[in-house]
Amino acid sequence: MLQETLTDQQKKIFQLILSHIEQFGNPPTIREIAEQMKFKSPNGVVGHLKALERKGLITRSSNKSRAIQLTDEVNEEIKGLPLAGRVSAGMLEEAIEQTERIDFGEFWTTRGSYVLEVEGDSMIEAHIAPGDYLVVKRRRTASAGDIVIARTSEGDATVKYWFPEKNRIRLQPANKRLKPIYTKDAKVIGVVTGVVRRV
Amino acid sequence: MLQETLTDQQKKIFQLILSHIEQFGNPPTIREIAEQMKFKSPNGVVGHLKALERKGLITRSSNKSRAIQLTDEVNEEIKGLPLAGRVSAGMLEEAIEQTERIDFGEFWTTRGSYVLEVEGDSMIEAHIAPGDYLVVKRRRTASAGDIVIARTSEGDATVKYWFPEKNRIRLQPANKRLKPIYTKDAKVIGVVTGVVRRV
DNA sequence: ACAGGGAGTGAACATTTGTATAGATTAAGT
DNA sequence: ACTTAATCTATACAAATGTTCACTCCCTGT
Repeated sequence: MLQETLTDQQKKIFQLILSHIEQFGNPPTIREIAEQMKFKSPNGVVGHLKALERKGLITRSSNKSRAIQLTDEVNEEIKGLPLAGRVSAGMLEEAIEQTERIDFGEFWTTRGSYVLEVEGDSMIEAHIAPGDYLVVKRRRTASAGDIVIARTSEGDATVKYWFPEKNRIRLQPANKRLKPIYTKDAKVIGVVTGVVRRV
Repeated sequence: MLQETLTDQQKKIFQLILSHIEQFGNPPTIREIAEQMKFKSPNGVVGHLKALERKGLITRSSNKSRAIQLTDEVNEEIKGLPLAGRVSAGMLEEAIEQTERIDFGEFWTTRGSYVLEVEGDSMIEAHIAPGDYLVVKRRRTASAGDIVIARTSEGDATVKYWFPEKNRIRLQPANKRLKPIYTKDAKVIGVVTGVVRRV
């Protein structure tokens, strides 16, 4: 953890910076920090900022106002939710604070990805249910067994497993009640990289 | 779309602001905008900022440096991935550019939420599979039928449906092969608000 | 007892930044 | 031709902000 080596005051100031950014969309000025810390001189802050910079949490540009930048490392840590562990394991919530974090940022930062809402239950046995959101990466090709968004010759787009065979392509649903579609000219539009469900 | 009513210059300046925030983590100053726009006077920018504010894209605080804030509406639009439509529907990818966006931001901005990785298939019929991530909101109470993280008297934490009955609580798995757990002192630790799967 | 580092005050200074006023230019509408 | 709005220059001023120097205080280790 990056914050491990910080003194109490440094931690406090660092948290101040984070919360100011979250609240106002820009970093605080030195004097604003001083005020919140109840310092009576802006210089009280300077030393701490230098320490934070030396310890790799922030970077600064001289003579620029509100120019405290978080380093990439910090941004990584802030993103995402704390990953508390496995559900069926015993430990919980006590340990949540200082654990690892998991970043779903890729789901919505990745350029060239988009989201589709699932209709129907043709992939239900792959646990993709109606109303789920699929995160789809734009692709023209796929590997056997990938879950793809494919367009058939009729022009319909569907989610299916992608299985190329000798002279044809098998679009396999994950639903016993449905039969696979065999076709020669199905095109891959995208590959499913994630499933998101709001409960 | 919010940007619809903007003049070309206003659009350009607005994009400048967005990219500055992305690049430096803080909004630009009026003079920085002027420089980028090759204006020779900061005042050239002021009118445009007023227009952007009037049109609801930004807000400003007087006498504060770098105090251009994006409005909530704008932040909504920026976050998230473009929502292209339903999978089994026909339309696709041509229309992706200017469509609605879906925001999963709540999943990782919400304070007091955390993530658990699913182990075991006790909720498999609710399409919660091993390896899935559950987004859990810290709660002490739940409504009947909620999917909760509960701690039983033995101290184990499990995901189950939550069904309070007369003198006991039924913790119901979503798996025919498993029987419900009846208990009097199970405690709700959190309520599942989302499911995320990396495919 | 002494040195050193972290922490903070106080005061001054230089730069950056927001703001205001006055006017020029252009395009579009009437 | 006249008005209006949008756009930009030029200049000046005031406030906010970053920076620096000198000094005090407190704790810790030697």
